[in-house]
Amino acid sequence: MLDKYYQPDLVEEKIYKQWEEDGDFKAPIGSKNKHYSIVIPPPNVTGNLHMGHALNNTLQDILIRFYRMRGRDVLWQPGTDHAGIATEMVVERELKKQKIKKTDLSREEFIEHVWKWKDSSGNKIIKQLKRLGCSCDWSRERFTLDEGLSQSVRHVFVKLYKDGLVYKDKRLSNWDPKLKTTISDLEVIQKEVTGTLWYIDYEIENGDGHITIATTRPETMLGDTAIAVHPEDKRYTDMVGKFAILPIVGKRIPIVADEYVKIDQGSGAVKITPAHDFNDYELGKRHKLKIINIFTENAELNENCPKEYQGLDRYTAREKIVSELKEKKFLSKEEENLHTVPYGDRSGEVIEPLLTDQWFVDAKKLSIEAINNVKNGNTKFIPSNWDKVYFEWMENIQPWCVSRQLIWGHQIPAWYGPDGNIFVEETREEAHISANKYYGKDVKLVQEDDVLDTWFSSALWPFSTLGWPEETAELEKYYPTSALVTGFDIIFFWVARMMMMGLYFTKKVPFNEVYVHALVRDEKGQKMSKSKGNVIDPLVLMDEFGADALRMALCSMAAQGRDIKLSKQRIEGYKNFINKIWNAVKLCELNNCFYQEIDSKKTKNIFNRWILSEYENCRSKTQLAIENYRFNEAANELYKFTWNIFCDWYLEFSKVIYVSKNDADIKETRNITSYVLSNVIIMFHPIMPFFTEYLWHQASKILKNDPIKINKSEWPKGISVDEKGNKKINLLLDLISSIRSTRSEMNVPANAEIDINYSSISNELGTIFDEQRETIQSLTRSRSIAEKKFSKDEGMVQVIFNDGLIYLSLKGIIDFEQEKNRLQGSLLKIEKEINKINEKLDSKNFIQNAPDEIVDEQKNRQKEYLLSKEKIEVAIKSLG
RNA sequence: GGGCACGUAGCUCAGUGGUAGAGCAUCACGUUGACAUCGUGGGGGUUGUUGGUUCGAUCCCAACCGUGCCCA
Repeated sequence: MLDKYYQPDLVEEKIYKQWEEDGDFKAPIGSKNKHYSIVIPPPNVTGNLHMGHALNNTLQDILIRFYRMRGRDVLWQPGTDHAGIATEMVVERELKKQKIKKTDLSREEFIEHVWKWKDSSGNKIIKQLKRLGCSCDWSRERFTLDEGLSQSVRHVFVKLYKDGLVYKDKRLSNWDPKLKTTISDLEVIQKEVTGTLWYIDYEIENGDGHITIATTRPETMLGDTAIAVHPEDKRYTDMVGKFAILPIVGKRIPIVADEYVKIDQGSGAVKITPAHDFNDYELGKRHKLKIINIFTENAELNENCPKEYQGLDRYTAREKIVSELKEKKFLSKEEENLHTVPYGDRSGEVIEPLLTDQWFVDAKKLSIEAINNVKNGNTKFIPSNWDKVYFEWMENIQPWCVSRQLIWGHQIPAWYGPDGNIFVEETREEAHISANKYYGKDVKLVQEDDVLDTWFSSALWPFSTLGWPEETAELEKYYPTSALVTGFDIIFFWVARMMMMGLYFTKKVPFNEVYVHALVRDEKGQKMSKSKGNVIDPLVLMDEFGADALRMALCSMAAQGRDIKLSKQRIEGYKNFINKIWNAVKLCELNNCFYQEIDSKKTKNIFNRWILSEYENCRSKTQLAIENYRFNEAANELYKFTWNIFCDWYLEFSKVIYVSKNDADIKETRNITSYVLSNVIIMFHPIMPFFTEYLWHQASKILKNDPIKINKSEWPKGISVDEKGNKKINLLLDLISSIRSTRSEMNVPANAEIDINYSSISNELGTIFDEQRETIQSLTRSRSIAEKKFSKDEGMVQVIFNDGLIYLSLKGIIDFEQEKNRLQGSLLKIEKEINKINEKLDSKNFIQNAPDEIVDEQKNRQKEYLLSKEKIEVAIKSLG
């Protein structure tokens, strides 16, 4: 006998442990079955499971478990990425507690500390994924800094370099002065900020008056090398070609014309600082301007600035410049101004465009195939509108800066000779061989200090985790992977880069489908963030409601193209649903529904035939929904069938059968009940793995009585069903609902027993009254059903029902006034419908143009409503 | 500025060229041997606004209003 409740906290951990111990998630590499593979978007090794992960991995696990049950040879490849910046920050913070400064350590010492940290406190998220139930093949877990993966990173870098797709260049890049490294465009967050727009007068050489420029960053004027105006700006036509004198510094700078300048913004004239602004840099190139860098790596002013400014930070320098300009009367105006300022995603610091030596990947060239292979459908986005976002970004792709001034990561495999010549090779030894060839003798080589962007290694993830560049059996079998499941915010980070690298190195797309799911927001629709304090922790939810309830909630809300607003209530609802299933199984236990294989074609009882057809309908819809990534539909089909059909109706019907004397029916009902329940629970397994596995064993006799764990069970196959009796059942459902409704509207107490009378009924309804007397009585709580004409004295009230005149005897309960009101209310509703239909049928256009079946349908509806109307009118009259 | 979503019951969201649904909330009745984590029933809608296409629009199209996001 099952316990009173299902208690997830007592069972989830044990079940997961058993799965793992039994190696249930291991990819059966040797099998001949068709493959299904997913590589996990590698979570950050410093990370903690948040709602986004919970959704992302629940959906992946549903697919994985589903295809496993469908007999595919499944691999879910897990692992984590080393997250250069994030990990360094975490470890630095830890070291600080021990009073150790990063700068006091050698590279090797620091790396040792990081590994120590990783082994003791990293990888928390892996445990949390297990808590969620993820059925990854953990025996294959990878880390982007593993030796194998590091080797593929070196291999890729060298090959790209030798193919001319990686190069070192001095370019403007996003510099984080706090972390002292460049960061990617994608890690820069543009924020709207209210600042000041300063108007500064620059004198024109030779006393020709002055030109006023407007800027939000006056301190950068120390690096100005020009002033620019729009070529069609009449105000400045005369000045183009002349020189202005840079205030404070006293340098001459040219006034140039360029279409980039916006006439109506500020004064229409802008200062140009090529070393510290991306647009100015481009403009500078067009006009061959000098580039003067005025910042150190800490964003303090350097030796290119006047003595009294050297060593000041950006903000102090700004104040000093402004006050000096004011004092010297160069400042003509200042006004409040809304503008965007770039911030570092990790550090929160204002990013400084800075001219530095960096390594770049020629993404433009790699993007061509990446674009083509989405255009030709080799990789499909689901929903498809995301390909626009992908194309938009890919077609405007910039050189990818892959070097980072960090320690934790893949040190770039480039070595410098004494004269600065670069040798890019996979190993130091190979570098030495090249160097020897080049110099004709053995020389000392120094390796590049910089490491590679973390995304460089995760771009290889779909194939590096499978053993590439070796031609492994795994690579042969599981690549290209079947699907990548991810949020849209990661299309650029992962999808785009995996596509580029995958196509270049394997000549195949890394995945056939990319399913882009929603973002999880809080119940008010706001993005969850620590600073807003609106983060819902999935671990807390799992503690409270169990992992399955959370998974079911996420699944049922994962509709395509819409964000998820998550509330606790919704999850609680699914916890209740689990309880409902639990109790249904308990009932079946009480009724001795032991499992036996069934033959749907030989099923005799009308209820059993009906539930099989409803079940098959649910089965096929659920299957199709998962195949098409329509997770919410899958969850809802199963939910509706289980609760609203199986529990609400079928189990109630079966109670009547069990108290009957019909042994054949009883036996059949037991089998069918158990069959349907077993298969529904199997179908729930991908969404709610723990609960279903637990039930599978706790109620093994009721369910398939299969010693195999549910996670190894087969997804149910389709069955042939007979729907001939469904019309009758639907009429029965209708009848019961109508009687219940009348009871309730007449305020008959729920526990009071009533009598049902009928006269002049259709043949179909007659059969139902004959055959299903006990069922009707049981489900409407009535003690008798008899053919009897209306009698006011017996307190009869009419049930609004088309197939006949049905009355409930409510002597002593009935209030005639109330009854009249009820009937009149129904009449009003019906008349409204009739009017609507009449309007349609009266229209010649409708009759002429609408398809015949629609016209007939409306005519039938009209007939039925008129019939009801007539009956109600008679009933009202008879009340006097 | 460019682009993409979205607007349906009090709330959260499905859905469909022909009768608009669910869950939660709410109200009434109820503890009948699976389940009060429940059952039965009710109320609640000008499908954002205005036009267009159509016999017919909540659905298709356009504009507008509002909300959110991405890119610059």
